[in-house]
Amino acid sequence: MAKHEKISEAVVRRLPIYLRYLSYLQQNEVTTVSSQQMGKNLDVNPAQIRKDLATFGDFGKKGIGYDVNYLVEKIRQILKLTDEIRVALVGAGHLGHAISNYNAYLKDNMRIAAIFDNDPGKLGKEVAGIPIQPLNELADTIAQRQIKLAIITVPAPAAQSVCDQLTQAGIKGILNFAPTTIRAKKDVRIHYADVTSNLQSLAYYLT
Amino acid sequence: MAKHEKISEAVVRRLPIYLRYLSYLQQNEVTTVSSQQMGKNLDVNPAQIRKDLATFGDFGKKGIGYDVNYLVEKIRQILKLTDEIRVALVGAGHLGHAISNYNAYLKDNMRIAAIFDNDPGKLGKEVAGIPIQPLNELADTIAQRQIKLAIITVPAPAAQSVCDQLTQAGIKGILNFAPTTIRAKKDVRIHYADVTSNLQSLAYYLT
DNA sequence: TAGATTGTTAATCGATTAACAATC
DNA sequence: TAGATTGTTAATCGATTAACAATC
Repeated sequence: MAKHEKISEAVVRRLPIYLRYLSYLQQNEVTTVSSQQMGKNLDVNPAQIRKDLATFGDFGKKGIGYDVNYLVEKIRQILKLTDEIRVALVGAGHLGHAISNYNAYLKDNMRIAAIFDNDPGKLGKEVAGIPIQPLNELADTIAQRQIKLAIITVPAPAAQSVCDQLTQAGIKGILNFAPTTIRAKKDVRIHYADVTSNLQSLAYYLT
Repeated sequence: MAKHEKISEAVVRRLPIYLRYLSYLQQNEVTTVSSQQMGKNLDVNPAQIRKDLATFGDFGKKGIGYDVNYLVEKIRQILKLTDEIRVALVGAGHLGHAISNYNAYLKDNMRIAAIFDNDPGKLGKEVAGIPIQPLNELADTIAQRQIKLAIITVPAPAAQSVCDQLTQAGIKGILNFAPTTIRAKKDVRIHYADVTSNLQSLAYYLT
């Protein structure tokens, strides 16, 4: 039975990792998997995996393990990946282009549904079949197309303003590639993926 | 005085964030900053910031705060950003191209010094002024150019093999954009930055 | 039944925050 | 001196891991 404790961010970050491995097993027609096997493949403690999953329900069978198809379905439900989730991308520079072309990868019901950029030279052009729109169309488009998440790939100085416009338009989750901290109301989730800080913290561990 | 406890990963991940804000203050010719001011701007608890910094030494002055220039220098030392750090990029697809063009951004003594890809159609071509080399030159090039870190932007099925070749060549830190878990010896640090899992965990928080 | 593996409790470990003496 | 702010200790909070009864 699903419990209603508050779920830790660490658990939510691991679920997509589990899902990815389980999808891989599905493709290979594996029907059952144990926490031990998952842990070995994903470098996660098996007790951790069992505990994570038990947070949401009794998905396994004692002595047997987890049914792969069933677990995939359950995790997709938990992550709300059952209906298509539409994503806006703001910033059609090199990185924006690259991520737009990821649409093929973003199976599992995620889709980049709109691209915004204020560069007049880019307006009207298309990236991966999606037209580039000016930012003044952001609010309307997000409402019309029921876009729920956004990716920011604008330069750092523009990121906070874009963030403000996105949250104004009702976006509740942002993946920020701009190398700057951005702030929003507490009910807006912000994940960071910028290359620079990632590399800099890696540097700490050298020699 | 620098203490020799073991430093938690959380601290190391925050240092680049502090550094970024401090650089911003430098540009604005601010000479002194308090943990309170930093905390307010970065959404981090001021006690956290003081504790993080105190791990490495007594950098502040009671009643005054931190000298911006001095703190920048100290954090750069801690993160080993004093000498140029060379980075290899493996996978010259759209994302690889985008990141290569980040070289301008990666000031602070980071530089992409080599690009590898096995697509025969790409060999010999250049990205952002850097020639694309075949993977069989990876080990030699990494040794010659004293490359210390690597970014993986190859498709998921190739990522583990690339990781193996990189660690074989002595790389100790990897930033992985491929949507798959990769494994390496414990002395190799792997950071993940793939778009899919980031977006999927954001989806959890919707509605 | 014997072996395997879950779900869960208890123990451990680690990270964050509050509070305050020291001191600029 | 009065006000501000650090560095650090103690308290709190949260996350991970070990262990094992339940049970397939």
